[in-house]
Amino acid sequence: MTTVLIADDQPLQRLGFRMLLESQDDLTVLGEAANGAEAIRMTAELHPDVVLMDIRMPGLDGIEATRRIVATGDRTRVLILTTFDLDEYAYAGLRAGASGFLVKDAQPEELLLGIRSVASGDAVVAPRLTRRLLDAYVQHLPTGDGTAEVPPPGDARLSALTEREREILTVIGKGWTNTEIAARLHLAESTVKTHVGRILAKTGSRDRIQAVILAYDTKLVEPS
Amino acid sequence: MTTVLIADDQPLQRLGFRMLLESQDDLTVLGEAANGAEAIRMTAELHPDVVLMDIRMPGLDGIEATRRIVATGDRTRVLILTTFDLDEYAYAGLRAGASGFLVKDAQPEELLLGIRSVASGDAVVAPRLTRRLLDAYVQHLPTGDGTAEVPPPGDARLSALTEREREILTVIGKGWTNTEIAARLHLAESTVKTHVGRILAKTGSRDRIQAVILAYDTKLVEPS
DNA sequence: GCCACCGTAGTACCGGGGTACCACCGCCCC
DNA sequence: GGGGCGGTGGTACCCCGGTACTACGGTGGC
Repeated sequence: MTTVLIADDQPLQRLGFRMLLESQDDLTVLGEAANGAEAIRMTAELHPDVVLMDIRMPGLDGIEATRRIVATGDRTRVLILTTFDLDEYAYAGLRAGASGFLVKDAQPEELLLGIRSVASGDAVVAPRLTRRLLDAYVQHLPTGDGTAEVPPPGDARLSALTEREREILTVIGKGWTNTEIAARLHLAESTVKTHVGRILAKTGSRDRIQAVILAYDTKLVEPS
Repeated sequence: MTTVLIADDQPLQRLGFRMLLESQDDLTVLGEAANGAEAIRMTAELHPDVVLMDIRMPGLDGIEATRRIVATGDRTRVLILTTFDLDEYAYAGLRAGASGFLVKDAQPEELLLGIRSVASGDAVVAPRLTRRLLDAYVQHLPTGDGTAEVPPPGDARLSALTEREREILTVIGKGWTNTEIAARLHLAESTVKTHVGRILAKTGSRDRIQAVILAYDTKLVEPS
């Protein structure tokens, strides 16, 4: 019997998942969480085999909730679901330690299959995302030794950034162009581009605009 | 007995709706449509009392489907649902002749209430949207008392913008690309570019990144 | 009736942003 | 000493964003 916790801020979405899951003999829904904080609390209490995690939730989002659940070292696996098929979420989600990543418009059978796969220790990625993920990650693969080191405490989605990268992100958030950053920080523009590229990859931002928004949302940059 | 047609491209979402609706004695689900064209065809055939219409669907979207269904003069009412609480959808949807507009993260009770209200000829708008709709439309109303002109909301830097331009700036602030804006607001990309260009000129922003920052600074967009 | 403004749409063009890939150096730490 | 990582720098390439026009229907005001 596989136990599941549903974490989604939309009651109707939860209802749909619950109905689907409870129609299966081998699946049990242990509970429902409406935000990331609840998901963490209920996971610690109920120890589900799988957490069905929505990304966009009020307060603590699904990425950070995933990161913290995985960090406990518990057996619980996280299967991330989102309405968007944007790969930036996949990057961040998988980096946070999720065991899978599916899009919500998947066929019910896909979802059920995904849950069972994840529960048994495997990982699943929506076929639509697989190609892009491979392309993006193939160069980073040699470092994948599996010893997931716990990210430094403090910020949420910024934890993977180095000190320098956080500096760069700050000025990106102020609206500086690559040329301006290079000039004012006494760097070559190619260096700036390298930094920016890594920042986008690590934070799962599609472009510098998403990075600006991230800088504001994380209060790395304050409104003036 | 109230008959309902569900139009949504996501199977799981449809399942959630169907389960909820069929748990009610006075509601019957006549069928499910996965896109706008199907919704129109099935409505013409089945004459449901209410169409539960998702906005974002492949091919013919919910707005246009609503427009055509309403244009038939049939008794069928359209209740629009979306995952977004963005008012631009409300504008378009209500202009297209929808009888209601709810967000998907509504409580099930809200949805049921909305369906019954719409079926009985009333109209419903999610409370969260009502204020903004009023704010946006009050200036289009015949200025009854002739007193205070409604001042443009927020910062002085936004005062030169038209209503539409403020809408566009809002979604720019959310990080949407021109392509996404065009798709989600049902515009040509060239139109979006025209709008964006005028916004940048009027606000004195050198690029959309400055515009994003402006949107945050003026609280046109709030950090999430 | 005319004009200004708004929203829509198009074409053509250029430059910066982002990606892919590679390389070197100076740390620090097994 | 070897290896990983962070910071720096380079080249080549493509695409989106932004600019500069033009255009046309609708609406409201004078």
